Amino acid sequence: MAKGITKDQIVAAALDVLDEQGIGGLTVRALAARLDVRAPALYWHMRDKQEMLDEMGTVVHRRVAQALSESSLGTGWRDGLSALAHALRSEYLLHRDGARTFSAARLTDAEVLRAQEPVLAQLTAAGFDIAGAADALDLVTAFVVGFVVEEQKHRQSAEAGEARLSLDGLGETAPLVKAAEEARDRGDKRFERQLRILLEGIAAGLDG
Amino acid sequence: MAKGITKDQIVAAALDVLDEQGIGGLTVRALAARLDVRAPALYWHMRDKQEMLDEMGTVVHRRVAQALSESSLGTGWRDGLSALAHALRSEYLLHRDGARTFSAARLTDAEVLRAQEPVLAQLTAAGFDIAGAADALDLVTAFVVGFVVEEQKHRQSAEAGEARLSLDGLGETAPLVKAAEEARDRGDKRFERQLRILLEGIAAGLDG
DNA sequence: TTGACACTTTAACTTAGTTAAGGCACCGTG
DNA sequence: CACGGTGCCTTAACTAAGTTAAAGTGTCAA
Repeated sequence: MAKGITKDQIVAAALDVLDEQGIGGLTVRALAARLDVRAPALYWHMRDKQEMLDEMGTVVHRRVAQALSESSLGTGWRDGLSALAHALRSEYLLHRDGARTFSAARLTDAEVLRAQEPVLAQLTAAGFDIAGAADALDLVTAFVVGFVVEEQKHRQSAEAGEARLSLDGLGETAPLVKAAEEARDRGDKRFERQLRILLEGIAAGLDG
Repeated sequence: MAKGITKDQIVAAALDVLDEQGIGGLTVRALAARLDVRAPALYWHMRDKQEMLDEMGTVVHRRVAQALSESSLGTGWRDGLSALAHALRSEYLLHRDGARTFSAARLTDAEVLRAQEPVLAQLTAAGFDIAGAADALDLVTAFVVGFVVEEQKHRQSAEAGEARLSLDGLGETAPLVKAAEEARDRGDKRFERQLRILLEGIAAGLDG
């Protein structure tokens, strides 16, 4: 019936394998097995594994674009950037090692960038020049990437029950470091707070 | 004369190999060859390759701590965070794939964290509570990681002379995306600008 | 002198990405 | 209807990487 495997199926299966096995378990053979095919079959559809990773990243970023286009229409630049940040973090968090994996991917489809248009429009409409708008966008993106990279690294260590770095020795000579570590929460609240601070800085650029 | 290889030598050599060959060329055998030894010899000194990567990351972050402790003494919280951002970016940029490689490393030495103490002290002295100080620190760190990840990815594509994503198709439907791409500069200036925006947001938290 | 310990070697195993070469089914054309 | 071509897949195999096993070498203390 089915005449063969499609690139879309490969990428979808790859995302599944990534979730279940992590980046280390995402091998060409494992992927082929899930598609009920031998490994070399995949090479008819893609040049090499890197191309597959790039396609995976493109798909994820397409979903970010999709989520973005459904959420921020008609609101102010703050909501636009906020929606971008949330969409990006959400899609990254959906997949194990998502931030590391997808932020490294090279997009294969320029259309994904089009989702930035309304955000840039909101920014310029609010008074930012094009360079300032680009800075705001890039700043938010960089923050999300860095935030989620750290978030997922920390989450994985916790899941693996790995030995945390002992802070006991620091209690004496670096009490603030220890106190900060204990004060640190994890997850959504932290993200919201830091994002708000960032947006505050961007807003300040409008007047000063 | 020398009775053998030390862990420090291994890590130093690994950083050299990383710079010359990139993360893909950093193999256990290549590293052993540089140390004039066979590959299995390294396994007497380290458990596995991941431990070596963690040690590399720890060394780099120790240098960040070092640079930080030499630069920001006695100045305000803004200078402290700025010095942190610059030190982190500098050390990451010093090595190929630095941001990706070292932000993924799990530190093996808690002492590295002690360098955060003076920065946190400056922040709390300025009126931030401990949670706010931690947020400010983490925010700057996340930004730098995200920024340099992107920076090095872009740089490598450029060096490899890879086909840039064509923006021609976007000219019609997404003029701002295209204009933003053309307006975007790269490098230090861009970093300074975006860092300043970030610090502006952190400063706003002191009053509001 | 001997034995233990520190460190390295050779050999080999496993798994990963990738290529070579060929097979099977379908399709349009003579 | 035969037949060649094209699309997609298979088996076999290669290379390189991480890692382990086991044996070897040298130094130093008892």
